[in-house]
Amino acid sequence: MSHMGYRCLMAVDRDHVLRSAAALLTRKSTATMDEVAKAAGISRATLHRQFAGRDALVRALESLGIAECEAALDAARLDEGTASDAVRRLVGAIEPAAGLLAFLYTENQLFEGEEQNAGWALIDERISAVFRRGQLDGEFRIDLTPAWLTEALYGLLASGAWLVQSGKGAPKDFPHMIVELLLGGALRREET
Amino acid sequence: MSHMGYRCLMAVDRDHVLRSAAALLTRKSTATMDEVAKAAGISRATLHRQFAGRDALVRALESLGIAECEAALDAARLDEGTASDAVRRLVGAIEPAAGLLAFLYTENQLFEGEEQNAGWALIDERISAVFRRGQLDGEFRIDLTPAWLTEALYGLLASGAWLVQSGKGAPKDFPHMIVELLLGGALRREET
DNA sequence: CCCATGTGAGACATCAATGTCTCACTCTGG
DNA sequence: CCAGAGTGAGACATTGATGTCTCACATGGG
Repeated sequence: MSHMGYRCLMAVDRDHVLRSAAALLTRKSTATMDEVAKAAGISRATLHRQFAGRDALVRALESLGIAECEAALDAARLDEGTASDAVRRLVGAIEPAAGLLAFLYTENQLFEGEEQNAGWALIDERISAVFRRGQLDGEFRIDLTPAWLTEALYGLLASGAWLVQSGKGAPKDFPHMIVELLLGGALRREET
Repeated sequence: MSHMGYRCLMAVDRDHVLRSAAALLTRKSTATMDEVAKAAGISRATLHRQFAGRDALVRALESLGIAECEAALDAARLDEGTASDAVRRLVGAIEPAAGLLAFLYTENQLFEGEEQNAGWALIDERISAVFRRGQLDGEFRIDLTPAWLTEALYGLLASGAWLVQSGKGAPKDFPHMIVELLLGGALRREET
């Protein structure tokens, strides 16, 4: 019976499958279940045993993305120090998940009707909060809404991930590019 | 024979079909040919007579997007005045096409291997040029590459389009949100 | 050693979208 | 009025992905 916990044998490392799928779908969002299975080094049958179908897989990826976002939010300690530094820490912490985020970001565009995972609302709120704090502290300008800044952060993360993906940008510049543009914009600062 | 030009009769307004398709695919990028046809108010048969298949339709939309981008670039007169003003004019001019651009932007992510329309390279170059000019004029900072600023502009246009789409932002704020973030960033400016 | 569990490989039915075709209808121009 | 072009509706085959199933194999535990 082995009620001593599930993984009596290999259990094929569900986490590894998820990460492989994320890496593949980041590059080719229309990849087949067959391709996903091959990318993970398992057969389609086994993939199907773990995730009832493509929907289940995407939902699992969504949960993974949410978990990574929340981990990044925790690690960034958004309520400490200046809002700028908090945003810098956030982008640095969320960078490894940017590819997955980009996939989920575009994927969610066609979920319009259906209710989407409530986890995103919490994440949106936590990110919006740091921008709002920056505004209250007089650090950020007030003519750009926190909602827009949050959405823009998502967009820039996706753009950055794709730029790196296509080889037109270096991964090491990733956080700097995004943070500097998001916070400082393209204009030169006389001060500083 | 009517060799006096094509549209002897109705010709069903190919342009109208394209715009309907653009509007629909912007919201639901996986829409069926059937849905596209219904959205345009024509039958699937007629849609098929005009565009050999889904590929042909997407290519036509790509051409439309390129044409609108080029029109916007022309209208923005990027080589006149300050680079900042040029970018402002560009965003204002390109805004009506933002939804279509967002669709094509994500669509092109999965064309990775295949050669993509060379028109985009020209557009990339023209946009990059205005950022480069801003840098040479000492107006823009030089630690953000023109390639990244261009990519970021695309990303922000898509984010803005989706924000408006989801009702979380007002269409009238669209150009302001994007331009101000792209140029000035989130930080308050002591100067100005 | 042998059994049980989990796996890979592949056959198979299903389903949705696509592409093609036919046919009847409706216009417009002559 | 009539001929022809264009359209809508629908039937049909095709294709590709999906989901389900069976069976043989291997690997680890008792």
